[in-house]
Amino acid sequence: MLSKIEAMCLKKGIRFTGSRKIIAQIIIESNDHPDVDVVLQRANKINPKIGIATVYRTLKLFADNDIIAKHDFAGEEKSRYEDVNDDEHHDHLIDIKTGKVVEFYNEEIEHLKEKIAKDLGYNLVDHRLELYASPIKKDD
Amino acid sequence: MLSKIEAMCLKKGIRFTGSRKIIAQIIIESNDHPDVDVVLQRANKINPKIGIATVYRTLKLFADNDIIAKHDFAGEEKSRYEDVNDDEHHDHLIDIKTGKVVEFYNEEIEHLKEKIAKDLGYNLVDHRLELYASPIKKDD
DNA sequence: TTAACTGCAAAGACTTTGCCAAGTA
DNA sequence: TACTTGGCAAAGTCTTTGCAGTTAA
Repeated sequence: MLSKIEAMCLKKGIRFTGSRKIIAQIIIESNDHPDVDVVLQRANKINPKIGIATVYRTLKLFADNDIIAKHDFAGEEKSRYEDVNDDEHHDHLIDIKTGKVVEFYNEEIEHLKEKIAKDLGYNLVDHRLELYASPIKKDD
Repeated sequence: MLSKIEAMCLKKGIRFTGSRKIIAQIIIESNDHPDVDVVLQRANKINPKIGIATVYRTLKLFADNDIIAKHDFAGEEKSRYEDVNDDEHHDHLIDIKTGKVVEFYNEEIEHLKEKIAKDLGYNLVDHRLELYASPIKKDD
C-alpha cells in the first residue's frame, strides 16, 4: 500500500528515493514532533549514510508540499516536524519543562479566529496557536 | 519624567546609557513592531555611532527583563520587537501581503486558552496566538 | 540512459561574544 | 576611579547550496 507521502510524490513527479522513503516513514511513525537532528538519528539507524543535508532538503520538500508541518516553537532554536492529515487540524500545547507537545482541538477557538479576522477586515489564511504550560503537580 | 523602560532599568540596577535611552525611546514610539535593522536605522538617525551589536544586546537585555516583547512571526527570518504594558495583553494578526501587524484582544479566547490548558492538566504559563490573513478587498 | 538526488563541505543569515577603548555612577 | 558598556569583527547556530558522484524511472 502506498503511503500518503509516496502517493503525493508520485502525483507531483517527485522521485520517491530510499532516503525519502525512510524519512517519510519516520515522520509518519513519530508522534513526538522531532527536530532535524532527531530525524537524522532515526534515519541513520536504518541507513547510516544519510546525511543532515538530505534530511533538511527532504523535510523542506515535504513541508513545501504541505505533506508535513514545520513548527518553530518559542524558545526552541530548531524547527520540529510532524505528519499532517488534510482533514484534521489541531493546535499545540508545549510542556515548558520537558518540551513534550500535546495536540488539541477546540471548535470555539476555531470559530473565534475566523470571526476576529473578519471583524478586523481580513480573510484568515493561516494561524498559529500555541500554549506554553507546566504540568499541574499532584501529590497523590 | 522617567520612561517606563528607564524606571525598569533603575529598578533592576541596569545602567540607562545613551544608547539604551535611544533604543528604548524608539521601541516606545514605534508601533510597527520593527526588527533589529529598522531599530538600528532609527537609532542611527539620532546617533550614527550605535552599532548593530549594541542594538541586538540592548533588545535582548530589555526582552530578557520583560520590558519589551520579542516576536518571531512565521515566514519572517528576523525577530520583531514591541513595547509591552504589563497590564495589557494582546495577540497579533499579521497581514501576509504587507507584514503589517494588527493587535487585538479577545476575552473569550483568553478564557478558552486557560481552560484548555487546565483540562489537559497544565497550568498556562504563556501562549502565542497569531492570525495570518489577507485584507478583504472592497471595490468601492 | 539521463535528469534528479545525495553527501560533503562550504556558504548564508541571523544572533551572540571577545576584546579593548570609552562612558557611567 | 572602578566597573559596566559599546563598537568592531570574529565566532556560533541553524539551514541552504554548489559540486561531483550515484540512483531512480
